[in-house]
Amino acid sequence: MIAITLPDGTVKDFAQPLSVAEVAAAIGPGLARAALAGIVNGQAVDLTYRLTESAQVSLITAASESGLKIIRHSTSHLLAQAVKELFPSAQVTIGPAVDNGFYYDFAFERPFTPEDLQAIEKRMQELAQQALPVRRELMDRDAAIDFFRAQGEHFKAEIISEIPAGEAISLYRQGDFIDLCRGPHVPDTGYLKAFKLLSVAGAYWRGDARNQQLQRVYGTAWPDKKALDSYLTQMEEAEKRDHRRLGKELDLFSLHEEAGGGLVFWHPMGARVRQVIENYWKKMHQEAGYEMLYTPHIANLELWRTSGHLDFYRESMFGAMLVDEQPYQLRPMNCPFHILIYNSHLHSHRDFPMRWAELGTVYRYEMSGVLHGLFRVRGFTQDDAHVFCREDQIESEILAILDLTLATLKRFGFQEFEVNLSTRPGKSVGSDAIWEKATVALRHAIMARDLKFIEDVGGGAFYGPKIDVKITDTIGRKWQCSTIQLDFNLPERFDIYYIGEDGGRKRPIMIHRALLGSLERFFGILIEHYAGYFPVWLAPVQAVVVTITDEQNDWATEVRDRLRQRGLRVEADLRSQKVGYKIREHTLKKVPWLLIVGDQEKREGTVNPRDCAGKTYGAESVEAFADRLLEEATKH
RNA sequence: GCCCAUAUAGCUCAGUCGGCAGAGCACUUCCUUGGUAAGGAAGAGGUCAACGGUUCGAAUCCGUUUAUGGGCUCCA
Repeated sequence: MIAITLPDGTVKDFAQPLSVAEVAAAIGPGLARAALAGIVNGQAVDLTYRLTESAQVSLITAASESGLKIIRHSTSHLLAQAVKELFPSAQVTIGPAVDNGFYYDFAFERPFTPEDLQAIEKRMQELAQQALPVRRELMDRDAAIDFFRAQGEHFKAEIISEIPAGEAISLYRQGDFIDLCRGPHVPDTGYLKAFKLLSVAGAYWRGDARNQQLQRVYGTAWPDKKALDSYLTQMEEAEKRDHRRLGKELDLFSLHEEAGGGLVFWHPMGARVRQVIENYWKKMHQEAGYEMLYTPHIANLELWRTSGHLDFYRESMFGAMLVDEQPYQLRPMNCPFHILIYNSHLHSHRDFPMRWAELGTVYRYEMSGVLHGLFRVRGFTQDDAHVFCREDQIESEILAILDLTLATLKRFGFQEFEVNLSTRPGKSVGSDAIWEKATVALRHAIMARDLKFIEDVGGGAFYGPKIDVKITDTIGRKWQCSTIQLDFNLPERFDIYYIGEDGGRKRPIMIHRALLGSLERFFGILIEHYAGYFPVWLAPVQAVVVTITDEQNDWATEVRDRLRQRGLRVEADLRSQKVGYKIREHTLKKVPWLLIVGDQEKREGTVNPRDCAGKTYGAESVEAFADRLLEEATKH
């Protein structure tokens, strides 16, 4: 008797051994059709897996994350099968399921072209229609190595040779194609109904740039055509909010080949948003007890030798330039400069905490291939600050920084936070006691604010522990902007100190922190978060006064000026175009409010507001509208 | 940096086999004075990314450079 326990606790008894598929059939015909694989005593297995004794069994369908993963993984095998049929000399390597799809890396003598991808996808569809059974086979490890070697599949042979000798290796066969795989897989290729190859890219064998370069074919796969289509539409939606596209459409910023990669030019409309961000940031910092600093963008290389950047940060720095025969370095960070200010006079224990902030522009050498819009650039402005304090102030300072961080991020429309706490790595500077104290302070602060956090044990920098805060945007993507890091290294290197109560020299604690990270990158995130529809307080143009005929030009100008006097960013569109034309244009520019003025409004001294979605509210006085807009700009 | 792709008017993009450089939008001027997402006409606008090569002839073919895009972590 075999007793099968199902996830809901019910037990079914069977007289003789049976397959997982038969268990599914015994539960119901719907499940039998939907089942892709099973889980037996916690182990994922194929539907053909034979149960010879009592077990806990559950079934995997496409509705679950693991079911999707199986479909994607099986589709990657289908891809490999099609490639081997069309290009027999290609060697297969690995092909896992990834978020939203799968990839497979091949070694092939020439690059795959887009036409090749089309041909491969077509062949995949044919193979899927044939509903080829996917069968699992076991082979002895050494036999498997010989088997793949004989087929010229050296990468596979290499993978297997790392599996301990004597272990049985599982292979999956569909048609003439055999691949080394742990499984499980769908029962036959007919289960693969909705997939699409997306791109081909270079990737290194085992992700190591010193190894052979392979060709990675990316694809996406879903349980049915509907899900595939909805994914593809979602991709298009994400593309519509791409900050590079919106940056152009809304005339916010540009990058120039003439200037070089990764260098950002802020246009007037982008600069307006940046100014709002900066003004808000400065106000928040002044209220939180920070002083503002301004420091140079370049300094004698010797300073970077002292700070240690020349050793541990060299590959991210631009090459030095000669000035009066002395090497000078463009700054990749602001911290050494703040330390020079610290060291410009003697400090007492009574001076602390000292909180120094700077919107500091830095330059970092990023490899040409990683540059990406505003997200990865070579010159950017950090919203940097350094807090110098005594050991007994660490905990309260960290908490204050965390609160400032959360308040700031919330103001920009981010509500969900995830925190990473990175602790002491193997190789590090500083005493055990101070690492312990700092790490506890960070942990206490996170817990005091009741934040979800993940502890990355040993993941800290060599100079101190840190917490990173991640935000989630409107479409669910996570971004890490904020970081709070203790630094036990720089104070040592620059020999910074203060005079303690006892008259002796003491080393202060230094905390680096950035809330938005880089203004460029944060701006890019904001553009995508709001899909270009900035809330009123950030919008570069908050309202446009639109005339119906040029009879209202004087009134429109007066309205604009009165609103500007209230501190609002307002333009007047006096062009002799039809209202519909002007409305369309400003709507496409995503201006939050349009104020239509015709003869009636002029006569009555009113404006007729229309929001970005096309809703109208009826005429109201200029002052009433200004009050409403100002209120909208202050709340969030 | 490496692999693949791309680069044509301000923007989005056509351009066949190597044979006179194109469209729509935007821009300028004129007409139009109109009530909530595109009124009409005319005009101007180009070193086809840069440099080199092949050719009688290159936007088109080849090479180099630059920039842009997709990747280069997700354990058979």
